[in-house]
Amino acid sequence: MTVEDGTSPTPGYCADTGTDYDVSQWDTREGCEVRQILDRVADKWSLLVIALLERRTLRFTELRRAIDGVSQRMLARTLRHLERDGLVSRTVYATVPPRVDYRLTDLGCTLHETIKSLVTWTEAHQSEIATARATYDRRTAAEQAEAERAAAERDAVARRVLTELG
Amino acid sequence: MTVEDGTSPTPGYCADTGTDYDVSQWDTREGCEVRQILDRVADKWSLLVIALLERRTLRFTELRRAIDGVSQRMLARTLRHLERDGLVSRTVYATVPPRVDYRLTDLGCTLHETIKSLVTWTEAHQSEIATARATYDRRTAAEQAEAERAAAERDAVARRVLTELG
DNA sequence: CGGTATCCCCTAAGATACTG
DNA sequence: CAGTATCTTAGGGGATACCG
Repeated sequence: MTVEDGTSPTPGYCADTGTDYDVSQWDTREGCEVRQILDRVADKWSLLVIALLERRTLRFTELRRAIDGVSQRMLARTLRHLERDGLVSRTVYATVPPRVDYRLTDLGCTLHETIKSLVTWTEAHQSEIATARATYDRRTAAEQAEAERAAAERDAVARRVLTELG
Repeated sequence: MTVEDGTSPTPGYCADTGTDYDVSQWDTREGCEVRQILDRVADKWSLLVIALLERRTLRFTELRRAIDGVSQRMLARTLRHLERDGLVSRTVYATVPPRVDYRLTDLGCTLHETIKSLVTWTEAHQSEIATARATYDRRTAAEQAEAERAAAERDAVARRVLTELG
């Protein structure tokens, strides 16, 4: 079967740290639900698939064309994962040529709603983020320039000393 | 400088598909804000760091010990990214031994609030997900068993034919 | 059409060692 | 203590070929 799976059946203990606040919810280890869902949500193509499917039911090839850049393999994998988690349902019609429809389940819809709040947050704060990045980049660039200047100076001093000695 | 960076300055066009609903918001390409934030939120350690820092300011080593499994390199990288995005602030005290404090910015706090809704969603639906997975796994296991049985049968028929012919 | 199976590459992340 | 630099490895993901 060559298990190349996303949610491997690791031992998965999650309740370990005896702190008052449940940080274990954020644990990176497999077996932690939040982590699993987050990984599913965050992987390269899932979001696009979910966003597209909320609008209407789509066939495999329709998704493939809509997404632009996704390989057949990755789209299939993504859909299998979403299906396994109950977020997307798969309907096969025994016609010829075969036809397979994908649609968001109710669960998938509620997840999409939740994700949207993250989108909303991003939209609301993207200018702040952009500013922060610009500031950070400017500062680090300045620091690097200064470091190089200092290094050059040390070098010059070293050369001068050697010349005087030689 | 050996740019091993998360948010590379790719050309990054985002507004392309002329559809009514802004699916481009979900695009996987760099330059898409939602994607960038999601990547930041979703990567292996960021969430843990954010969750821990909301409780109180922490030093590098405190984070390192608290997280368990993070390498020094990855923690440093994660913190640099979060700092660049303005989610975490870094304070260096010119003492000896050196001391560096990390704390969540206001922006970081609001993000944490937003992320919590995803945690809430997960908590609310994790039993549904577990059920979906169990159902899926049972079904696929059954399908595989059936496929193997059918293959064995075909094999037996083939052998019998060969025997009768020989 | 709607997929699997196979190969392969490249990068992200871990391990290790060194520095201010 | 709080990092950076360097090397190495695992696996995510693309390309290709084939199957029902």
